Amino acid sequence: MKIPLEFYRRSNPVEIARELIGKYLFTQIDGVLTGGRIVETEAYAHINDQACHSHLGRYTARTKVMYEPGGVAYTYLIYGRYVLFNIITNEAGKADAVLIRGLEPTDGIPEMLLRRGLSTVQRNLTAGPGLLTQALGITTAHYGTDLTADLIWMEDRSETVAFEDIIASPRVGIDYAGEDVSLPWRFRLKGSKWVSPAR
DNA sequence: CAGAAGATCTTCT
DNA sequence: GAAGATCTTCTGT
Repeated sequence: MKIPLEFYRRSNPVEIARELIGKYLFTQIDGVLTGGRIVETEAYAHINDQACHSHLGRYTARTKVMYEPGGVAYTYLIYGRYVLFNIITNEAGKADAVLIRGLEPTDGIPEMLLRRGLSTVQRNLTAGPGLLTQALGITTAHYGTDLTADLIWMEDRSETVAFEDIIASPRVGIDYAGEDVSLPWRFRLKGSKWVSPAR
């Protein structure tokens, strides 16, 4: 079933990031269903986290949507080439987020191959935050999309993931974040080949 | 297989 | 004007 708003509006993004491992992310864009199982996430918190775009209450055109109540999409362009997809969590004004970094493709694989310009299913189809958005057709136009509607949403398919099968480690690409680089807020499904290659 | 470098453009200072 | 929650390609071993 589709994940309800209450799931996103809880106060601890780290817990939400961990619980999203094993859940499913889908898009239905141009009438085509694509999606897969989430195998890698990262948490970003509005307090005590220098890596978070909303750190210290920073409020700009880009971060504006982070201050909405949990359950909407935060998409943005990184390095001039890739779109990253986050879900906003917590209540209004508490700008937390979870970045989706890795997906095991399950639905709409032919369409995902087309969007990625690949002819065979391989790891770089959806293993990586900038790749899975391409495969799912997510763009910066989806900034603020309601995650309980029928364009982009997540599902709980009652697949339990054992706690010990989820690896926690430091987040990627945030060297600017001072001591917060070492927070173990990246979560990966143990043994999955669909986690991002980044260390 | 590892490491380096290049691509490319929005956002914030 | 600089840097960035990335990925691909190219080089050398």
